[in-house]
Order: sequence, then structure tokens, then C-alpha cells
Amino acid sequence: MEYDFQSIEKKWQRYWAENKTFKVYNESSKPKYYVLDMFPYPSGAGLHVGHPLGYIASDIYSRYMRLKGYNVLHPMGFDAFGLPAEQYAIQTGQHPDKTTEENISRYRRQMDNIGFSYDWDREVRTCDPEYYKWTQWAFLKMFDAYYDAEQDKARPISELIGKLRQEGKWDGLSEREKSDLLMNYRIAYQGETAVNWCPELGTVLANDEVKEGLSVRGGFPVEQKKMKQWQLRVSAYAERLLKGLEEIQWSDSLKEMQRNWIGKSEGCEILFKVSNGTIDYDMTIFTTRADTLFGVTFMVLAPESEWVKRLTTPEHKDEVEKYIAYVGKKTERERISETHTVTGVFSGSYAVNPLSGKNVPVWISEYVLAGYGTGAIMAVPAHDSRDYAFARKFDLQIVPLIEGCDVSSESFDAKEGIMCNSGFMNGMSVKQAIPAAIDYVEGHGIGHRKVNYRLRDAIFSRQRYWGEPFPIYYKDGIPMPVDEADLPLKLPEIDDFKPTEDGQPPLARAKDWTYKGYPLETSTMPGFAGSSAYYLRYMDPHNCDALVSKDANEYWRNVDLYIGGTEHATGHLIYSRFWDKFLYDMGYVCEYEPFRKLVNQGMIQGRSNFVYRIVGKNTFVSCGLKDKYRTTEIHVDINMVKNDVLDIGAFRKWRPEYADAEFVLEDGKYVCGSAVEKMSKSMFNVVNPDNVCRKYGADTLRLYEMFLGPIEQSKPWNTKGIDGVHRFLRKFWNMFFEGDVLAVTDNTPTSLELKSLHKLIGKAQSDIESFSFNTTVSAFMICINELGSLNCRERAILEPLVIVLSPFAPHICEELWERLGHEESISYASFPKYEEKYLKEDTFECPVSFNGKVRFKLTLEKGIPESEAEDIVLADPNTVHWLGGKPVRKVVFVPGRIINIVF
RNA sequence: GCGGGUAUGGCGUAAUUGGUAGCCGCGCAAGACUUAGGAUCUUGUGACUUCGGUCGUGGAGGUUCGAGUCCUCUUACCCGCACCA
Repeated sequence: MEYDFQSIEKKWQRYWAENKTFKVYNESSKPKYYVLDMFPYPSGAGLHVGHPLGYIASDIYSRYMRLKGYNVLHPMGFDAFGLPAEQYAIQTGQHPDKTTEENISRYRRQMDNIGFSYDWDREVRTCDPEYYKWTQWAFLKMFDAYYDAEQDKARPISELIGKLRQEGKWDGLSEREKSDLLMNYRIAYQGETAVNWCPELGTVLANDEVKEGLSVRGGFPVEQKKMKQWQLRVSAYAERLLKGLEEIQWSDSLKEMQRNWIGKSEGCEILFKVSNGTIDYDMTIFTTRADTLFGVTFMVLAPESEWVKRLTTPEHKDEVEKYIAYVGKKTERERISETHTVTGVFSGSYAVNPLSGKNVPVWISEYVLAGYGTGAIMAVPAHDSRDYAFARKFDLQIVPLIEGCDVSSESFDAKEGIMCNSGFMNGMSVKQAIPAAIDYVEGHGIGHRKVNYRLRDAIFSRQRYWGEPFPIYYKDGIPMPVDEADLPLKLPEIDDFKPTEDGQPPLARAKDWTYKGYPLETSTMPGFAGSSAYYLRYMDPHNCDALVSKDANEYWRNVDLYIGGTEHATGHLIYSRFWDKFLYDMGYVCEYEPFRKLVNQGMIQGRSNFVYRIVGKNTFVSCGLKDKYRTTEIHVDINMVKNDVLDIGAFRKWRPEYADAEFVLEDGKYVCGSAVEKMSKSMFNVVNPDNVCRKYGADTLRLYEMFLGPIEQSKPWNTKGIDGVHRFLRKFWNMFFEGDVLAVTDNTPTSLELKSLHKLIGKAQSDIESFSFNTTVSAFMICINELGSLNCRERAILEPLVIVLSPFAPHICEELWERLGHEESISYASFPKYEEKYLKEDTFECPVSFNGKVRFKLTLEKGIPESEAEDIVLADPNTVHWLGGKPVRKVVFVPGRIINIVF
């Protein structure tokens, strides 16, 4: 009987939708399991074969856990606010709402084609007012909270006001003073800092939205600018975000990425007396190398540091101002690319080294960052390469502090060796000197221990339209929260999505954008706002009274398995953990880590094809001959290329300018060049899963994507092996039929058949649980080959087989399940029990090798029970009694293993 | 520069976690059935070989009776961070 995957898949996709097979309830006697995918941003390009990789894996796991008897929450939604839809709106005037809606339905259609087992009744969309009501709600809660350092958690701001009142710092303040004071404490606060300003996008960006000085979305230059922005006090959670990593099952690399991003460094703050000749100040710097204090030969301030003004002496004023202006003009990108050019200027002031008492000059240089530490450093050129480069350029003194180190051509940065030139530290090793120096500094009142984090507060406002409006209005310029009862504060309609002529965000165009007669905030929230707590909303998506009810939250708790890409390592995955911890502090949720286990699926790269056009001509040269000409490489649509051979007819039709193109062929063919690149529309290398489904079916696509290799590995898409997987499914299908009739018997299976089945069950179980889906697929193929050659037709074998395969290839399995006479969906079946006893053989040979030379075989007699196998002594004492000079006592037979020799 | 990872046939990969290296699939070769094959089935397929064997998991050492797996050094590639004091 023919395996008609198209009608089978259509039939079951409809059946699942109509019967709500995968609807999941919050009440169940079963244990819960929560499997989550990172929800997609619905872009205009649609899904390509890379997207479903993680979705297929999570779907397999969900289906598997259902069969294992769990109540599985497996939802899907859309991260629908964001820049691309808005950029598109600006260009076309089309409302982002409309394009977003269209994109979502395309995504939905594509996902349905693959047969995912989502409970679509729980779908969330971040741009839906009923959803973003809770994003705004969380913001209000953060606005109304502060971080209590003593309890080490967030508390309502009313508690802080109580404390301030007791300390006499509250009563008598004006409204504005009160507001300004509280802004220094609120978790969500408005503050003026240097931000990443992207003029092209007309908005500020968070640190994780900027890479190499360019915006991640769009790749436009970004500059540093001081602006007043809404921010989230993520930095208050730095230590807890770091500690929490220890108890979650994420990959080491991902945890490491978060650790780096949080960037904890332990050191101390040290007070330096500085003087500009007329006034003396105390200036604080941060260092992790207090042991090098005796080698400090100059100080450096960041150009943006507030100390610059105070310490610039009149005779250096011109020069310093010129330098500051020069630095200020540079874009972030220029600053990064010119990292190795040393620039700086002398302020005219001097500082006193608190240990040696020597006067050292204070310089200003862009290599010191305003945002880290105190924006000022002590420079130890002998032991820091950056200070070294600076000292060499401006001819400053270099004092080595480690015996025998050579600083004639580079600094000695390693933390090893014996100290010298260092007063009381002389003779100590560096490892001893570091704590000794800190103790000394603390003991003499010139500084104190300090832990610094690289993690900054998250800039939370965007000067854009397509995002959540802030529930904030301004009463006489003082920011006030919108009443909770008035949420959601809906995004107003506007007719033009560009910023206003005077640089106001687009919301300033909205008519009547006011609340209680006062103007509302015109910025909107960033992309990560809506994605920070979406996993909580899935637990209770239709609740109008709470983000998630207490019952629902206590049942589902947190995500057991989260699958998604690494690209969110320092964005979403930090913010989401922060957001969750805040809600935990305030008692709204019961778990302080949102994602227990996280698996990163690798990227599926595209394989691009190129043609080579001779410069200035409309002639194209085949790849092997291209070196004989001056050519330019042009991406061609991979749909016009088969096995790297170009379909010339299709190419001529592709673009009008190629209609009369000419070709220089090799062996009568035009051979294209190829490369592995990111799958993207602009490189014409996108493989659409719809096409694969049409040609081979969703089950083949699912199996094939898993078969491609380990889930965490990145790999290029190639369709070469897909026929093999498809063939396997056809073979599987044919096992059930003789001609056009079902040929399944109720005979008792043979021991060989049972062995084959249980080998598969055992392997599938352990492999699925360790996410080795590629080896599971291999195991299926082996099993089907074995059973095929045994001409297996027994229901007792085939039925469990269908169940085991069903998480991977659900459509074909449902169809067979039904034909086997079952009325309920296979989702309600239970995973077959693995029975080791079927694997036992009557006789088996255990070859053992040692010394690389001698080999012998051990044969266990028929009928010897496993429990007695331990006591079997090797038959030939001359061969094995001595192994590497040690006597062999016994040989233990362990099922599934070859042999274990015990000495 | 710092951190993480990877390296196995022509290709994607596997190896019971220290125990017969190369499972499964692709590709390739031969054969069968065919008017035909980009269909299906069977068999073979790491290299060398004087057919006895020998060599073989990026490279060089080491531990071990035994190493793809553990340790040291080294090379190449991928990813992340990067004047973070």
C-alpha cells in the first residue's frame, strides 16, 4: 500500500485541531512538565528550515513526556512588537498591526504544516492589549519598588518612605524633591546616563542590542549620548543572577556567557588625594590589583568623568577641551576600531600615591571608561598592558614590582612572581600580596574592599511607536503612575510612524495622548519587555485579574525544559531571570529561576550558490574557469541550481537583465560556486519547510532535521540524506501491509523480534532523555531493518513500535494506530515498558583483548542465569590468570557490555 | 588578548563513557527486476597489503594490560566577550 503522506498528514492535522487533542488543563492528577520554545518574532520572510529545528526537538520531547504520563504544557505564541514591522510601516505607511497580523498567520500556517502539538488555546501575542496589560502592570510594580540591600530583595517603595521618614529625610520635601529622591531607588526609574543612541533608528538601544558599535537590528551606527531614560535596576540583581546559574541546567558555554556579561570582579576602592594646585580633593578609584600600588606612576580619568572639570588647571584648559571635543565627535564604532591608537592629555593636576607618598600626574584618556568602576584609574604601566602603552606614548615612568621581570618591551601582566620595590610587600608572592595590600589599605583607612559588576542597568525606553506604552503620565513634569485599574493603556492610533519634526517620539503625534488631563509618556518599551514574563502568562493566559493565578503558578511553577538559540544569552535570558526574581521578591511567583533546563539548538546554515559575471559584460563563467577572467561573484537563488549545476533557462527568466546573458560552460554545464552562510533572504539560500513538507511530508522533515546531527550543533542544511529518511518511513509503512490490506497478525512474536523491539525501546528512552535525537533515529532504522528481514507482522511488536516512533513522526503513527483499530489518539497511549530480559541471549561470545596482541573468547554456557555470571572464572588459567602482572580473579558479565575484568 | 567549544572514512555522523573504532544514513561499486530509471531489492565499501597481516580517530608526548575517550604540550577551525583596571 502506498504511503500517501500528504493526505495522512492533512487528515491528522485537521483531527488534532478539531478535537483539541493537545489542549492541556491546569487541573490534573498527573505530574506536570513544562516544555517551552523561544517564541518567534514573526518577520516578513516566514519560517525557514532552521527555525523548526528547536521546535521539532521540543515537540518530540513533549510528545514523549505525554506518553510517559505527564501533564505537559507546551504552548506557543508570538513576540510581535518590534522594529522591523515599524520600519516597514514607515516605508509603506501600512499599520504595523496589519503586517504583524499577516506575518503571524503565515507563521501559524507553516507551523501547522509540521504537526506540532501546541495547545493553541494558550497562544499569547505581546502586542495584544490583554497581554501587554501585564507587561505594563509589571512595570508599575517595578516603579513602585526599591531594592533593599539589607534583605537583599525588592520591597515596596512605601517601606523605603517609612525608613526615610524615620530618618527625617522625607517630611518637608516638595513633591518634585520626593520624586527625584525616590528615582534613585526605584527598580524602574528614570535616570540620566550615557546611552546608546542610534540616529538612524531614532531611538536608544540596550547594550545587548548593540554589537561592534552597530545596531543589531539594521546595522546602523550607534553613538554614546547622555540622555534621560527609563531604566531597570538590573544591576541590583547582579549577584543573584550570578549565583542562580549554579543551580540551573544550562550549557557551560551559555552560563559562561552570562558570567562574562555580569562581569563580577573583586578588588578595592582606594582614595587618592588629588590637587589642582589650589583645591585638594579625595578621589576614589577601583582596582583589582592593590598589590601594585607602589608601581602607580600616573592616574587616568575617563573623558566623561566629572573629575575632569575639577582637575583641569587653567594652563591646560584649552588642550583638555580640545581633547574632550575630539573624543566626543567619535562614533562608538570609531572608538572601538581605534582601540589600539593611544590618545590622551595631561590635566595639570597631581595625585599623591597613598603608599609611597609620591606625586603622580593625572591624565585624561578615552581608554578609561566612564561607566565602569569610578571612571578613574590608577595606572601601573609595569603590570598592565594598556597603562604600559600609554606610558610609552607619553613617556611616563615605569616602575617594575616583580623580581626579575622584564618590562623593556612589554608589561608583565601575569599574577605571579616575587614582589620588589613595594615596601612592606617585598618578598611576598603576588598571590600573597593581593590580600595583604587590601588588608593594609583597609587598615589604614585609605580604601575598602569592593565588588564591581560589568552588568549595567537596562535602558528601558525606546523612541518608537510599535511597543508597549509606558503607564506613566507627567503631572507638572513629575512622572506619576497610571492607576492599575486603567490598564491596559492602549497604544493610540497615529497616521504617521516617523518621529515628529522636533525629534519627539511618534507617540507625540497621537491625538489626546493624555491621562487625567496630563500628558502621557511618549516613549514605548523595548522588545525584551514583552518576552520577559511570557512563560508565566502561558500558565494562565486568559486570566483578567492577574498575570498568573497563584494556583496556576504553583501547579506549573517554572519551565522544565526551554529550547532556543544562544543569541539571547545576554539579552532575553538575563532580563527574564531578572524579571522573574523581581516577581518572586514581591511574592507574585513561587520560583526564583524561570528556566530549569535549557538546550541551545544550533543554527542551520544555508548553502549559497554563486555565478561569476565577467566584469563589465553580461557573460557568466562556470566556477572551474573563473580564475581566467576578472569576475564578480553573484548570489543566485538555490532553487535554480541542482547539484551545483545552474538551470540556465530559469536563470534567464529570473531577472530581466539576465534574459540575454551568455555563458562560458565546462563539460557543457554551468557549475556554480558554493559557500556555507547564514540562511537569509538576501543570499537566496533559504530553504522553506513548506516545500520539504510538500515533497516528502512533515514526518520526513521532522525525522530528517533530527537525523542531521546533534541538536546543539550548527550545521549546513543539505538535502542529500533526506531520501534515506523518507525511504525508512516508507519501509515502516509497508511492514503493516500486504498489498492493500493490513497484514498484522496476533501471533506470538519470536525472541529475536522481542529483542529487536526492546533494544529500540531502551535506546529510544535513554537517547530522548539525553536529547540525542539523531541516534534515536538511527536506532529506529536499525530496528526496522532487523524486523523487516525477520518479516515481522506481529501486533505485539508493531503496536509498541508505533508508539515509540510517534513523537518523531506523529502523522504516520496516528494513521497506523487508527488502522490497528484504536479509537483514541495515540497521544493517550503510554510509552511501552522496556524489558531487559528480552535482550538476554542463550549463548554469547565475549571477546577480550589485551596487550594489543593476545585475544581469547569466553563462551557462557546456555542457560546460565545472569546472577550467576559473576562467579564464572575464565576457563583457561594459563591465558588469563595473569594480566599485566596482576591476577585475574573473575569475569563479570554485565548485560549490554562486553566484559568487565576485575583484578 | 580573555573565555567556551570542536577535530573520527569521500560526506553527515556513531561508539554501551577507559574495553573489538567507524553503528545508521548519504555517496560510490557490482548484481537482480525492468522498455526505461533520479523507482525498488540484494551484496560490498577506512587505508595499505606479498592476503600472513600492518597501519588508522588533526599533530607530538604521557598515564594504563588497554586511550577516539584521561593528562601535558601543540596546530587548525567555530562561537562569545573585549581598553571592564
